[in-house]
Order: sequence, then structure tokens, then C-alpha cells
Amino acid sequence: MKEFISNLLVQAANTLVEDTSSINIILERPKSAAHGDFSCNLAMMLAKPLRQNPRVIAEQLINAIPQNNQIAKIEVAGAGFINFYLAADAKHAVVKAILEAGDQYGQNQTGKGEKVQVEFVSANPTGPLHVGHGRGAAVGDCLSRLLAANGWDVTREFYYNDAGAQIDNLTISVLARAKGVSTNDISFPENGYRGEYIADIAKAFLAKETIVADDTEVTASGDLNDTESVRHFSVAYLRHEQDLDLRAFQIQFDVFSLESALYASGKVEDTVQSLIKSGHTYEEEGALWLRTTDFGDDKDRVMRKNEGGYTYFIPDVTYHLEKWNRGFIKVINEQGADHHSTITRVRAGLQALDIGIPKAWPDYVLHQMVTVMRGGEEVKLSKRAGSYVTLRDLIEEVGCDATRYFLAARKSDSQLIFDIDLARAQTNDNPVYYIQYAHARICSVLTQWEGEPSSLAAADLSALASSREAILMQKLSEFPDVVQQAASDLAPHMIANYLKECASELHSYYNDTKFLVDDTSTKLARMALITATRHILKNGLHLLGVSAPNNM
RNA sequence: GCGCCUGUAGCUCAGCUGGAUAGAGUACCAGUUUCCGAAACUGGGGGUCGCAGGUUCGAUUCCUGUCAGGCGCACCA
Repeated sequence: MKEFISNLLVQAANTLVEDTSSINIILERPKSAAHGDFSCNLAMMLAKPLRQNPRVIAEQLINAIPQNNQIAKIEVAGAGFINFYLAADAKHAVVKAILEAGDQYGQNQTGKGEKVQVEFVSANPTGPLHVGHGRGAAVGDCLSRLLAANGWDVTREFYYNDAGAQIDNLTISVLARAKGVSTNDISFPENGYRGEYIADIAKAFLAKETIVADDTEVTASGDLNDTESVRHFSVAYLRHEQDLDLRAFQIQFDVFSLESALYASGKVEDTVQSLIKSGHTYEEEGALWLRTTDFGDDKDRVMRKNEGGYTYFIPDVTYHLEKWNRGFIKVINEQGADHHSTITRVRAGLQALDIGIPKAWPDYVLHQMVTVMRGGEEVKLSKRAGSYVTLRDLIEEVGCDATRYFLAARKSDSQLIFDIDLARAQTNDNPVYYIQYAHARICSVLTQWEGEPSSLAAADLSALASSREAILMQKLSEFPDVVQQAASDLAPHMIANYLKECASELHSYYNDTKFLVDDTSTKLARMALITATRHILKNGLHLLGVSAPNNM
């Protein structure tokens, strides 16, 4: 419909201007129903080049628009807006379209089946996942679902930094606990991990337990002189813990990549050699540097430390080079904003390789900090992890649906306050239940109707003539635009906001109008409309990874 | 000091590539169930869009400056 009107306007504009190719027709949905179903500011855009009053131009445009049966009325309003009022049939069309497409409605082929990788969570295997990782998980998973709905071939990936100094730190922390050193003791490693889970790992190691994580299996030697065994076992143990966290959050990954594998395969060394060959490196004070300042960084970065090891920067570049070589023209990295400084660095490293990787590749979505509140006070402690709130604590307390919704419903640029009391509330305060209730309500009515849902696509919809019904149909028709916009803006929160509005229109309609009436054609038309609404709510909730219960 | 993000109703937040009277939820006040689920709905009050300039027909939106908060500025990741 949008395209249809757009074409009409281009035709009309052709009668006033010689070259319309540079004109970008913008059609918007007016906030107020008094302004029609679609609105266009074309006349105002043309006012300057034509040197005429916008309202006069608008009149001329309207006169030049060909007659058709889709549009009931066209008006000039305000400073020169052209408002379109759709004919009843045109409004009803969306209901039929939804009923025919069902679960597929809202999807499009913008991505043309091309490969996109979304990397998210990527927590170090040094502890359980915390709320911040949860936000990354919710946003990353929702982004993946959105991109898939837009026709992309999506790969979800988790990168484990299992090779750096933080793993040495983990190893000595577990060793200390295994030897009975208390975290308060002076001899406990200064920067060691102090959460209670470290003691659990130590205990499991001494008990020679076997851990299965992803595709690997590790059995503890139980020998405290065997540092390598402690290291492997601890990493496997925590990867397993994180797997459980992810399972509780109903997040699945297609690929787990390990930093250690990049070293083992010699790819890290290859990258170093390529960078040296590119001529952007130099040695100073015993270290090997990359001149990242040539590519927009504010200072050069160390590649190889003077004691010989590589900084994390090099495997990071290697990993992204791998992504490029695996054929991902589009890559989105979802990370916490506290890592934003790596963006320039990784991109600079890839530029230095000089192999034609675009300057702005890969894309990044950064999420800001999460603060958890309970009873009006900030929650900072967890029994398991000590100094931070774990994702699993949160899921256990408020449930998976509410946790996912709250973590994805805010613009990721904004800091987020997670109110546990609100998320737990099974009342009208809680937007998750509000949306799910709308869905359950529809299901309840459909059950009582006892009719055949598949017959509705052919129903006569002419009875849908009230303003409530018009508003609801208008809201439903926006869904495909929202799905497309949310994906192109990489903004999952738009789905959450849309669903709240959609649920609100349904609830208003429900309270205003009785659906199961005696008149058959009216009843069928209303069944068709609420069934269409149900599809939209279900499809939208699915994009968020939130369930759409039939009853609650 | 430098960089990134954020300042919109008492609180939590939307505001779609600049557009019509700046919206929603919550909280507060007043109403709605002989009728499909009241986990709902209807109405009301509540705003200098941090502040100051600039760009133009028009700025919450774009630019500059400034104030405030968060995060980051390692031969850690």
C-alpha cells in the first residue's frame, strides 16, 4: 500500500517537475487518526525549488493523482501535508494478508539469503554469566532472529578467550582454594577470583570429576602439581556452567570459537607475519608495535610484549580475519560498552593487513551497563559469584520470559535499570504479562467460538467498520515496517515497544466490542481480525524469544 | 585531560532518515464486570525535551559550545 501511494505521488510530481529522480517520497503514519492513514510532506519539500506556497503545490499534486478505488479521500492539511484516507477494502486487505501468511507474516527478503554472523556474549570462561552478559544475550539473540526474519542466513557465534592472562589467574585461584587457602588470606592471589564457584571447581578437581562442555570432555587429574590439568579442568568446568546459564536463558549458538585454537593452528603467528610484511610494524623497547595510528587509533598498540607473549589484540585481529575468510560480508559484534575501545583497534589491525576489508567492518552493537534494583535498592551481590548478580539468579527469580523482555526492551545505548519487583509482578504493571495476556485472551475467545480458523481467510470483512477496528488494523499493518526498521537499525527494542502498543489496541478493542455476537458475518469478521492480531503478537514475541501462551 | 554513550512528566522509558496539539506505562485522582478472562478498559491533572547559540518554511531530532551522569583510556581481556 505504501508503495502504491508512493507511485501515485511520483506520477503526480511528474506533472509539476521535470526531473523527479532526485525526489525521495517519504510517507509516514500520522500519530493522529484525524490526519488520515498515510501522510506526505512532498509539497513542503517542493516549495523551495518551485518557489510556491506549499498548500498550492499540494492542491496541484492532488489534482494530478490518478483516480483509483484504494483511496477514499485525499486532503491538504496544516502547512501543506497531503493526507490519504484509505478505502475500507484497502484497510481490510491487511487482515487477509496476515491470515494467509500466518507465522511468516512480517518477514521479508532484504538479506537475500546472504551470510551474516552475530557474535555475542563471548564471556571469558572465568566465572558464571552475569546480568551484563544477559543483556548481550537477549539483544544478540533478538538481533539474530530479526536478521533471519529479514532474509539473512544467520550464524550465532560465541568466542572464548581461553588463552590469556585471565586464565592463568583462574588457574592459580583454583589451586589456592584446592590447597585450602581462604580468599581472605594474605597468600591468596592478589587479583584472584574470589567467588564461591572457585571453591566448587577446586572440590570437583580434587574429586577427579569429568566435565563435558560443548564437544570436549575433561577429567580432572586431582593432582595439584599438575597445573595444566587444573587449567583445562577449570576452563571446561566454567564453560559447562555457562552452557547451563545459556540453556536456562534459552539461547543457542551455532559456533563456539576458541582463542586457544587460533594459537594451536598457527594462525596467530600467521597474522603477525602478515602484519610485519605489510610494513606497518616497528620494534621499540623490546616490544613489537603496530602503527594503528595510521588507521585512526589514538595511539599505537603493542603486538608482542618484551617478555615474548602476544597481547590479546593479536588473536582478536586473527579471529576477525578468520570471520572474513569464512565469507561473512556482514558481521555484527554485540558487546558491552566497556569494551568499546577495541573497535578502533580491531578495525585498524584489519586495515593494516591491506586485503580489502572495508574500513567500517565489522559492525558493532554496544550495550550500556545494567543496574539491578530490588525494593528500591541496588542489588550488587550474589552468593555464587560474589561481586556481581548472575544471570541464572535473575532467571530463577523472575523467569526467562520477563528477563529476556526487560533486557531487550531498552535501546542498547541507554543504561538499563532492571527492576526485579516489576519484572516479578504478575500485574498490569508488567509489560510482559500485558502482551502475553492479550495473546491468551484471544486464544480464549477463539476456543469459545469453536469455529474453524482456516475458514477465516475467506471471510467477508465488511463488518469491520468501527474506529476501534480501523485503529487495530492500522497497527497490525505497521508490523512488517517495524521488523524491517528494527533490523536495519539493529534495534530490537523497537519490537518490544511495538508489541506493547499492539496489545494495548487489542485490549481496548476487547473492552469496547463484544466479539461472539449472534450475527454470523459480523462474528466471523471479528474472529478474523483477532486471529490476525494473535499472529502478530505471536510472531513479534517470537522475535524477542518470549513465549506466547494460550492461557496463563 | 582525551574518546564513546546518555540527559524528555515524580519514577521507568518511547519518539520511526527534521514535520501537525511532544507520547506510553507507573504513581496520584475519578469511574467501568447480570455480557467473550478486571493480569483489562475509560477519563483527569502532571513538560522551559539539561542549558545557550547556530542551520531553515519548520528542531526533542542536525551542527557547535557548555553543564551533569555512566563507561573506557595497559607490554589485562
